[in-house]
Amino acid sequence: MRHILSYSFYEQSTLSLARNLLGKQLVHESNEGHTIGRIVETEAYLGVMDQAAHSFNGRRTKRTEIMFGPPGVIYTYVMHTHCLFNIVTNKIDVPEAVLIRAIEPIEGESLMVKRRGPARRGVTLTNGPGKLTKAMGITLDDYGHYATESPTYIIDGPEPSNISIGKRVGIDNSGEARDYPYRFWITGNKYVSRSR
DNA sequence: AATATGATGTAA
DNA sequence: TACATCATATTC
Repeated sequence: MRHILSYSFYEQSTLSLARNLLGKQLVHESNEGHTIGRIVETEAYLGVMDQAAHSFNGRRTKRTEIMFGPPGVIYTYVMHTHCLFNIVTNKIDVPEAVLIRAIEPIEGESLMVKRRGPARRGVTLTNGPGKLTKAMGITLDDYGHYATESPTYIIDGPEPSNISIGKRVGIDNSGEARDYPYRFWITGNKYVSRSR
């Protein structure tokens, strides 16, 4: 219980890690208090081969260079004014990552409501990649930190009963990659984000 | 220095 | 279905 996943957990292939992250719990500590959310939806981004990935074709910029670094490091970036949370995977020089798309609140739900605003109780509190970062208090400040230590880390959790697999969301401009089945979610979980 | 563009959220 | 809104990346 509350066992922090070790560095070696992140050294597996990106597709299996995306699958194995389901059911694990994301923890964030801040001076406002701590929040915990169960990961219920993820997407894999396979670097060089994947047109939808920021690192497609080896593209390396100040933002994406972190994907080329060691696994287990947090990659946050801003999209349409929302912060999105990823974890670098595989090994050094393989620029792949897993996007966390949805969580189910486990602890600190009142703090999540406070951060999201009073009108956001219920599933809409954390059922999307931009929503969960706001609820958890995750920002660009987390960029480059290891997910194996405070203030933002991932702990073990109960195995999910059933897993579903499908196409990723919001990448219609990514050619062939649009239809790759790289999205994973816990079957039937009500916090899974809607498809676009 | 200027502009184009989203791995989205929300309201209508 | 439309649009708000901003950090990055790319272009000028």
